[in-house]
Amino acid sequence: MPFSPQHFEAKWRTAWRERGTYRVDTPSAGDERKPKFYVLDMFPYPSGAGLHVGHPLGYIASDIYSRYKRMEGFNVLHPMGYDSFGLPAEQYAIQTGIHPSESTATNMHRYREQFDLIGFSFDWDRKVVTSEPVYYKWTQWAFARMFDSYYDLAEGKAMPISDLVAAFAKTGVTGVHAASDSNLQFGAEEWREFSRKRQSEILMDYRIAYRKQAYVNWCEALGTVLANDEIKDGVSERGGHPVEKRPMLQWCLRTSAYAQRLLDDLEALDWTDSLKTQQRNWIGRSTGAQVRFAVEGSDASIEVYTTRPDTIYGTTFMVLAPEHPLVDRLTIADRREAVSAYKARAAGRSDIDRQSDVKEVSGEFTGAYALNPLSGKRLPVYVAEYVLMDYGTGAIMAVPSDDERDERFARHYGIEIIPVVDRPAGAKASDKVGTLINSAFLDGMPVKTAIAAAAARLEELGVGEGKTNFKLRDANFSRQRYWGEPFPIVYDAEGIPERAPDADLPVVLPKLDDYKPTSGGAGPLARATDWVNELPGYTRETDTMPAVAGSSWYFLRYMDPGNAEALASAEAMAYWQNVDLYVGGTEHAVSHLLYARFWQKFLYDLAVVPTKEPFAKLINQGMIQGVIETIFFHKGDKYFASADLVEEANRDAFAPNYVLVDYVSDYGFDDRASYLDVDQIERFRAWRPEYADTEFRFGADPNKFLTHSEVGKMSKSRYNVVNPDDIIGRYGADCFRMYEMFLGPIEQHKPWSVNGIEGVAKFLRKLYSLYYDEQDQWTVSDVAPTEEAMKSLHTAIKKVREDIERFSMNTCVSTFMICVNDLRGQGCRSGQVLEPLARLMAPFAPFFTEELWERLGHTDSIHLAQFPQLEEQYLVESEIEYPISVNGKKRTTARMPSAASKEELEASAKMLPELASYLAEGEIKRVIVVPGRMINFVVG
RNA sequence: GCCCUGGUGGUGGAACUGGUAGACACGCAGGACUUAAAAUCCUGUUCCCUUUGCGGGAGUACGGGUUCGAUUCCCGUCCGGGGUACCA
Repeated sequence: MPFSPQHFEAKWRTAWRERGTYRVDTPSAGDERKPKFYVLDMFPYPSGAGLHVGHPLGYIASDIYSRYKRMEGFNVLHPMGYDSFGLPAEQYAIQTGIHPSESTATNMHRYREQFDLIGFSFDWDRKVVTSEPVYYKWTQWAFARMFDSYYDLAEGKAMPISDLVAAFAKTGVTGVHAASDSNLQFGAEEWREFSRKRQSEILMDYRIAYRKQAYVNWCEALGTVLANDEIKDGVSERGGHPVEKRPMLQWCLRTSAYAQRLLDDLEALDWTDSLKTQQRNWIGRSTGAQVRFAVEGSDASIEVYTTRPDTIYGTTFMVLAPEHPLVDRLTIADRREAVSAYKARAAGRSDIDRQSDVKEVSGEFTGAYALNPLSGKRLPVYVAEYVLMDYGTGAIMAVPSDDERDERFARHYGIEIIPVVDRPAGAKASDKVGTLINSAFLDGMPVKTAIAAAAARLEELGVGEGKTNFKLRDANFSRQRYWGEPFPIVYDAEGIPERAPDADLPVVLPKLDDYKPTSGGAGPLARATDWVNELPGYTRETDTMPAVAGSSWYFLRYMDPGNAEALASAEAMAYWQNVDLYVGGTEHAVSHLLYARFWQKFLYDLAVVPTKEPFAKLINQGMIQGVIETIFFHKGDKYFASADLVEEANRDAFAPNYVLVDYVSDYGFDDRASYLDVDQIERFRAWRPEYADTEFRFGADPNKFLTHSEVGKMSKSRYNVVNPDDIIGRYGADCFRMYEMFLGPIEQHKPWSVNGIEGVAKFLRKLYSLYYDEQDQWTVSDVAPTEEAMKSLHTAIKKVREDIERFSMNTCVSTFMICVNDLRGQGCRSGQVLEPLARLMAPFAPFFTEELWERLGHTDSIHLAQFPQLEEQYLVESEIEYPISVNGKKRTTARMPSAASKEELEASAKMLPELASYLAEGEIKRVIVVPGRMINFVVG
């Protein structure tokens, strides 16, 4: 009884492509419109390792959902593309000399083959590739708009920078409410007299896309800027060279201007609470007060931000960030040397270094004293790394009694600690509970009252005001790399940046032969001198945009991917609106989603897009993890040791080596240990010839060389990537799809294993046998279905529909198994049952159901068929066996009509003969009936 | 440290808003078919006691609580996974 997917899968792959089965049209405005539904997957970076079994988890689930919605009568947009700019392709190019566009094309081709193998219903005519000029033209276009805009705080949206220029010329800074880093004051007259260069510099403080000095991780030895994840333990991952922080001119996006809107609009989204919380924490809104502390013997004052103005009487010292502009001015002659040395040390340390010794206390006294504006107390001013320049004002009032870091610092330097809040035992300072003490007029107030009272008093005295702060910082948008979007920016002879005219877009990335960074910090593009000097009198920007640029708006391009006049037509956007369902991994929970939301809001301000939020509903899929197998290499004596010979005490002598997972056998008992036998060791040696003569020392078991196993991310470097291809080759795509769904809830992280795939394969063979007999003869007939068969079918329809709606694909598979088992048991051959069954399963097993559909005599695709409708009459059971319990203890059961109302059930329950014997136990106080479930009598 | 998650048989997991815990599947054991094997089919499979059959008890990481009734809600503890990093 052969059921062989190979016989029909290839046929349908070709047919779907030739017929354009999955093409989706945007109806024109006048036409009859089906309701739209937009299902989006996070598009992949086309890596050299190909698609692994983890990718399709979310893709299959969303494909099922799309097919279901389509069958329910929606016009479903379900596109796919590639996020093809990025570092790996560039590094690969440096190693091999193969141009990133070539390796990317190869990889995309491979991905496409794999996608097709699985049978996704993507409309490939809408493919989007972020590294293609036709696409990144619009990435550049949006950037140019950001360059041309400022954020108006009064209007609460982005406005043309020309409006700001006009306002400056008319009234100067006065009356302008714009998001800015600057607090420069000037009048209209002054503005007009500023040089062009000066004006350009000032506008930079207002533009939404702007350039500023920002600190980057600079690696002198590699001559390049490194991303955080390219640095390990303070040195570069490649080569182990030292990394330092260095200020460089970088393009940035003023995402901080949108902080409040990004926070507020979260409310209405259908996302999980945990995801919303993560976004909220990232945006990090806090309310507090900005307070000025006068400096003794100076006209300078130190401005600090605090969320706890109530604790101001507990302030015993002040701290400035090392980069704070007042440091040099305030430091007295005696302390100058020490403070300079400290500043230099801080500047030479990377972010990573600073982070790695969080617990270490360091700082220097400047010799200056500030004065508490309320108590007049003298406060020594320190400089210390634990205060960050780019949060708040870069200075703090230190209250060691109510802040852990301040306390650590105070204890280390022997500074006084004054308790100002009497807290209940066990409460932390951050709980904001307790009563104020030692705080003059605040004494006796609860913390929350005191915060308001203190803030009010500071405001009265003119030394402070309420202030809201956000953790969200502006996005650094420059990379000194090759494989990214060039900026649509040119510099004139004076070095004044201008945006390239729209007619010049796209600014096409020039071909290079050498992708290595240049010395001196400029990106590889600086080598393309012809390109840089292409426009007479101008030079081009040589930085490129980061990978997030292209992925921040790709969902819009799918709506109208071929449009040469706009990023998408207004008509297409008016119809498709925004993404109804977005499916993707948690690892993008913060940055990608935040950038995309920002981009959308900016375009909304420009009236380019019709909605404020890009993704109405979001489902996070869990990671499929791989097993990571490690063996230990003794660094001194050059041998491999069985894992049981490696203990904590001697562990440092060994270097871990990853082993190809296929080479390893399971130990059986202990999931933390697997082993290699003698043959497997030989295979390992053949795979890694450099170890051909290396000794393998066995431990307790002379036949089993133990490895260390753990569960973790699948990656090429750990040799644990499992490709779907061979599984599909063996079991077929339908089986692969259903098995991935059957594994468990898609939100859950889980290690990949093929345990149990046989169960799904067996199920598909059973399904086949409903339609074909043992001689592979078609057996579906038009005999009338039995009542029983209709019940089995409709029970399944009800459950599957509900479960797809709540994205519980794993239970759908179980439902199919039960239904098919029932129908087989009943010997059902009726087309009236088997035809809807095929439609029911079509989203899950598109290949086989398409085959059945054709065999059932249909000429169109099952993809376009209707999802089976539920006929309620088949669900009704005449009687149901109810468990009867007394005070929650189960006593007996009784058959009761299932269709009855709750009241009727209660009434008939009271007449049950089974109950009589229990009545003696006491009076019936209450009868609780859960229709279809149970009846409980409360006696007592 | 903080934030977010999760903890159910030998295994993956079910149980939708509190209502017969362990669906479905894997694995395992026994049986049928077969010269044999594979495939297929049937039966059993949470644990403990009892057993010829019945029956009884415990049980959803642990300890409490609310409720007629808790895997589900609340409080505390322990353990795993992910994220984050001195945010005043």
